Amino acid sequence: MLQEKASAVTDERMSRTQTGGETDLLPDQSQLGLSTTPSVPSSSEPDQNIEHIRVVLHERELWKKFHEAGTEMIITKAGRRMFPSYKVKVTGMNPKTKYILLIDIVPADDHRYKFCDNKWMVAGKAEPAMPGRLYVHPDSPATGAHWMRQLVSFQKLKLTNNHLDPFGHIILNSMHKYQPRLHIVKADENNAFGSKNTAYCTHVFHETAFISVTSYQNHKITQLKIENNPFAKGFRGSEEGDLRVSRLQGKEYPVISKNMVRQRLISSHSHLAGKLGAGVLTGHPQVLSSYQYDTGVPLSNSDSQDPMSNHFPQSRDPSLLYHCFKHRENARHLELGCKRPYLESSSAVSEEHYFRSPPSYESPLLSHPYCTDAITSREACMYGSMDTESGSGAADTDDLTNSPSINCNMWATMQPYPRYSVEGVPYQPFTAHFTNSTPVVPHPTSSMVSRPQADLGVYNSATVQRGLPIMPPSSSSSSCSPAVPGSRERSGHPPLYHKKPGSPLRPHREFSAYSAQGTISIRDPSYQYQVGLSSAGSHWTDS
DNA sequence: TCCCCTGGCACATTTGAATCGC
DNA sequence: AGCGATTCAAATGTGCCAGGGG
Repeated sequence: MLQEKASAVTDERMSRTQTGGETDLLPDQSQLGLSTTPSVPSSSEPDQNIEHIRVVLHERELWKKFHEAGTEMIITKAGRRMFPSYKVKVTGMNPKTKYILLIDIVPADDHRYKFCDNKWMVAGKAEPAMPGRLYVHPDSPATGAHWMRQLVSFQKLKLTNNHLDPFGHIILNSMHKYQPRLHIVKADENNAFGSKNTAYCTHVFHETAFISVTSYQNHKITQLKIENNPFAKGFRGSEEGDLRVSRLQGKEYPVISKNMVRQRLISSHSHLAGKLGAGVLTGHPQVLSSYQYDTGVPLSNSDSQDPMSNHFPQSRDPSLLYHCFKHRENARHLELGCKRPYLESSSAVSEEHYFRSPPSYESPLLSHPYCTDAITSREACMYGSMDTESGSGAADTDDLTNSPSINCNMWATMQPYPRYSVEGVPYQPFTAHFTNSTPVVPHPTSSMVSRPQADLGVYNSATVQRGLPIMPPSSSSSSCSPAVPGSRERSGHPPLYHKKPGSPLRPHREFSAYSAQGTISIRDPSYQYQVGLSSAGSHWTDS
């Protein structure tokens, strides 16, 4: 019954999508850079393969506004949310199949930037990449019906510049360019992933690329943030033309708003009044986990050669790079290690879910999987105990309590774009257009094999690569690889995530923890994964 | 000196507990 | 007792700014 309900919701949405009934959220694919349905050989589930999944970036127009101005994201020691927040609408999932949705943020290139003369300029070589971390959507794992029912929001994802961040936030370097990527992982027949049938897709929207900063550099971005972020309402001018002026820019025609005057008066007063009631960082204890990808190897393939402009170039017709990834019998296994949290908060723990690789860079494929425990969450739990498992994997929307185990074994490293040696080249807006003339193909690694460009399919300006775990985002894209050679778990290596059968449905999730026995425990409803990536030795190369 | 980062501030929103009425 | 609506305070998320450090 519930299953029928879930299907009905899904069908309705998909129907409306097709008819353009939700143009606000689901504009035409060709305009949104939606992933198309790549002609990836399907295996056993026609119309249900992961490569058929379509993802639409929510509020894409807003993203485009930021993108055209040069999106900046504040990073702080305590962690800062992204704005616009990363929200997507997903269609094409099998309503009964369970998926895990997660995000990672990878370097867009290997440059460090500076904001000079109201423009972003390349200021040198990028600093070594931070430990890569994954943000797993709190609802994960959940059925396709669940994901398709409503927007999938990653608004609670936080960015930090604290290299020792204990909260599991995604660690970034300031003044560097990054590209968020969405990954959809499908649980296999064993309600885990990492086995031969496991697959995942990577969706990249180039308009979500950004430069991380500790304070806004471009006043246009500041204005956009203030105008669109409800939390920044306090900085909005009350009348027209009340443009706030940043000390960093707008020097030509400074306009001091009432708010600014007030702010300065208050600030002066507060400084004179002493430090009464100094706030204490109430950092949200969060689950800690991350994965590490190859350090120092940027992912992006930005058009650094293009002259730098104050704005990002007009967004091109976004094309989705669709990259799916499915394990095969003889595929070498990509490990998604999980481990226990190295920091467990006592009481309040956020619902953030991050993956993290083992601290060691050596042979992540062989690294010891480990996971972290979740603790609490204010977010409504949409599925319960992981202990439950009938083995069928079928679940309706309300069957979310049948949380599938998450096998981390299969995750692939996020490979950076080919390097650029563009010292002093003006910053290139996030065009990230992926063209056939400049294909970017991951270098074959110990766990993967690159394919010749001829093997690539093209969908609506999107370059589809198959057999590649992750595609560098050069445009709004989606990549799907039906299989990853060598992704199969090694013999004798149990799936990192196993679902215990027979658990009763509960309002809160409780996952069995991966331990020496190969299980992980993810408790209500926040939990964390630590993920090891098979990043060792893998590189992007030009084909 | 310049650039970048940090910490504290005020303001707005969000969240959850407490209260009330039906 | 149970449920829903309302209220309120705390928590949280913002950008701004002065100051500090390299």
